[in-house]
This record gives sequence, structure tokens and C-alpha cells, in this order.
Amino acid sequence: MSADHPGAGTSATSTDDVVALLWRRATPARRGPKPRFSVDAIVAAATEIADDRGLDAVTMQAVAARLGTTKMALYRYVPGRVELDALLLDAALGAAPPAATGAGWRAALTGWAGSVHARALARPWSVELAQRPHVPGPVELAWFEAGLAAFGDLPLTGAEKLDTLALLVGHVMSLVRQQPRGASPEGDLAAGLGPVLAEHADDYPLTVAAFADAEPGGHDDALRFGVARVVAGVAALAAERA
Amino acid sequence: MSADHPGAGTSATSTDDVVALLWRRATPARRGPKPRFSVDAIVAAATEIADDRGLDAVTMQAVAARLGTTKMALYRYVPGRVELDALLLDAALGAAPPAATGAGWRAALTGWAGSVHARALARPWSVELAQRPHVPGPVELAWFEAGLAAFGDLPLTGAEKLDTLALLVGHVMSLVRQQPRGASPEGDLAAGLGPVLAEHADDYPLTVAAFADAEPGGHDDALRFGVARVVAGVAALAAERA
DNA sequence: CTTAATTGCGTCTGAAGGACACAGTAAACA
DNA sequence: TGTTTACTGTGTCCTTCAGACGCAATTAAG
Repeated sequence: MSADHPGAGTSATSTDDVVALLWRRATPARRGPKPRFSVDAIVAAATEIADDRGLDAVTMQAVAARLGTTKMALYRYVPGRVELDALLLDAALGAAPPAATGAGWRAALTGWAGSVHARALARPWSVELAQRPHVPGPVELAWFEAGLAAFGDLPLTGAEKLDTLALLVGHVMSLVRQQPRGASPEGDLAAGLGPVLAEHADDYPLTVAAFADAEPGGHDDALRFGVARVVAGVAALAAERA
Repeated sequence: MSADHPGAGTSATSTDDVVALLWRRATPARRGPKPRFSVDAIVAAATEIADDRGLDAVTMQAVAARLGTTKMALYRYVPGRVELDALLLDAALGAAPPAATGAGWRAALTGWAGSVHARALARPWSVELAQRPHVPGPVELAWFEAGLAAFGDLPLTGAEKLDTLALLVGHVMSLVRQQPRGASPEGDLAAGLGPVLAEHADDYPLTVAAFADAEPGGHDDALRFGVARVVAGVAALAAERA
């Protein structure tokens, strides 16, 4: 059940199967009829659906409909929904992360965070996928690799570098989540928050005050501020070690 | 449909309805039979289920079964699943956040982050709820209020304080997500990551190296490191303004 | 040209959220 | 005290989704 990847076993997939799919490991030799579709075609269709109707609209039936086939035909290529999500995420992260510029670690790290932000903003639904437990794909690992490269020869341990990247990614994703999404009608945290705060202003004076001047720069300022704080914090650590 | 809260209208709830539920706004006068249950009882039952079988196990039927009734009876108290989630989250955040100690803003902010971490770790499923778009409840706002209080009289704008809190919360939640959960069998990012990295070590040299020395302190170190970096970053900003 | 592996896909099942109707109940009012 | 009437309790039905299973069609290997 773990060896034949486009095999019949539908569910209960192990990590190995997901990995095989993510790396597009080729299947040895096929005898029967030639496959009409491919994993890439399915992922592309699913991506299109997610892009214009949101992640919830990505059901097996919807993907199949877009490809002009039926739901069960897809299970020959993708074991199940979980695996499709993993593929979808790695595809959403793009082809390759931009290489770190040679202008020092601060600029490199800031630039990396900006790239992550741009990608996440372009496909907000990828954030949802990225934040649930999943097996990382080749592209996601490449992003990590690029992020680690940004540190140059700073005197940090590997764990510290990873934690710093996690910090940045966490911040970026929090921001993207709060972005008002046109598609989903409920969205927008701040919109619903306004009336609530107004009604209970007495109980949360600091919060009301803080949100009062939170308007101007908004999203982009929040990104810059957070990244700058982290970079400054790392710089402080590096300074006290040097 | 928006006025009578325990009313018959089942779905398509607006923000107002959620708010009314979260603040346990009392219903004016009841004529018919007395309600057998209460919102609190339902939330308590749902919380118990989430605690020992995970968030996915919290279905209307499961909650009803635990209360000894049927699924549809619950819809008299809670309009739908979304509203139940909101109630569940606010309940999971605990009764009241601990007050900031008077030992300076660094200690206060660090302590606040630690408290958030402790709460999130106690109920890992609350992280899932907290990170999807939702209307904040009274307890969540109280946490924000406490977090803002921790800054004391630092020369930061309200937006900057909020961004800092978001940064800390984002980090804490990332960490809790990566915590191996006993209940859900798939979990553990790092466990699945090992074999993958081993197989493609050549392509991701930095990542492999970073994970190699990431073992020792682990989770708690990551928390401390991240919070310390943010605090240092804020300190740097405050210093250059003073 | 036979054989066997492999694909395409229709049908069924189970679980989930939710709509709706109707019966039972108890407070308000005459 | 009796009647009205709003409100609760809940059984039944519908829709959507993921997935299991089986069988017919296809085509490369021998």
C-alpha cells in the first residue's frame, strides 16, 4: 500500500506517500491505459478554484468538474484530500524563492520576509494550509534554505536561526490572515471589532485607544514594524556576542 | 432574525448575533417552557470533547450526546457551528488573564507572552480557533488589554504596541502548533521532516545543518528566544527615541 | 495474440451541518 | 381559572463531502 503510488489504496496514506507525491517521484513502468491527467494538472485546477472561490471551494468534485471528469477519477492520481492540500501548498509557494542579495544580513532577512509576505498575500489561502501541521514540500524547504542563507555568518546557532525565521513567518501569516478578503463574506477582524469595542469601551480602555490610532499605515506598516523589531532583536544578540 | 437570539433562525448569523452570545446578553422575557440547558453548559460539554478527542470531534451530535439530548435541540441555544467555535475559543482562553507585574515592561511583556503560551499549550485546539478569522470575545479582549498594559509608558504608538503583541502571539501559536499532539496521529512536523531531509540533504545543506543542532532545548528555548528577540527589538526602538 | 496490470468511473455509504414542521409547555392576560 | 400564545424540544429530511468497492475498458509485455 505504500509502494504503488497511483495505486488503488485510497486512504490511510503515510508520510512516505505524501513525500513521493511532493517530489513527483516517477512510477517505474506502466502497462495499462495511459493516464488522461497528471498530478500537476490536478493541482493546477485546484489552485484555480482556490484562487477565485477560496479554499473551502476546493472539493474533489469541484476539481474534477473543472477538469471535465468525475470525482473518483482523481483518486487515481491523488490519494486523498490531505495529500491534495500538501501539493496545493507547495505549488502556492511558487517556483523558487528569490536569492538573498549580498547587501548584508539585515537587508537579506528583511527582503526574505518581504518575499514571504508577497507570496502569502498573493494566495491568502496558502496561509491556512501552511499553518496546519503538514509535511513540507521541496519548495517550502527551498524557502527555508534561502532564509537561512540570509543570515550570512552571523554568530547564531542553527536553532536560533530557525526560530528567527519562524518568528518572521508567524508574523507575516498573522498579518495576511487579518487582511480583508473580498471573497469570503465574513472576514475582516477589524470591521467586526469596531462596534464591539465601541459598546464596551469602558472595559477595554487601552485597547480602544490603541485601535484608535491604528488606522493610517495599516497593513504594510505592521509588516515593516514587526520585521524591523525582529531584525533589531537579532542584531542586539549578535552585538553582545561580538 | 437578529433580535431574538435563541430564536429559530438557524444559519446566516451576523456578527451581532455572535457578539450577543459571547457577552451572554440576556434575553428579555420568556414565556414558554424553561430551557433545559444553557449556553454555558453546551460550551462546557464541547470543551470537554475538544480536550480529550480534539477539535474535529466537536460536532453538534457529539455535544448533544454528551448532554444527553439530540443534535437539533442545541440549535435553540447556539445558532450554528461558527458561533459555537467563537464561544469555545473565548472559554478556552480562561477566565481572566493574569495582571502584569510591576517589575518593568520587559518582565511584564515576557510574562504576558509566557501566560499566553501556557494557556495555548493547555488547550492546543484553541490555537486553531484563534488563528482563523473570528469575532473576539470578552476574554480575548481582556488578554489584549493586559498585554497593552504591560508596555507601561514606553514611547510607542498604539499601533506599534498592537503589532508587538501580534508578533508575540504569532510566535507562541507557531510553537504550540509544532508541539507533537498525542491525540492526533499524523502530527509532529519534525518527525516527518527527518527522513525527508535525510533523503535530499544535498539540496538543503543549511536546513539540514540547522536542524542538526536544533534538538537540545527544543520547545521552551524557542519560546524564550523569540520573546527575548522581540523584547530586545522593542527596547532598541525605545532607546533610539529616548 | 494472449495476458495481466492499470486506468476510468459509476454506485454506495457514512458523517456532517442545517432546514423545517409540529407537538408540548408554561407564562401572561382576561 | 381558563384561554391564548410565544417559546422550547426534537424527529425527519436534504445537501454536501470524503472515501470504499467493484467492474469494464485499455494497452504494454510476453
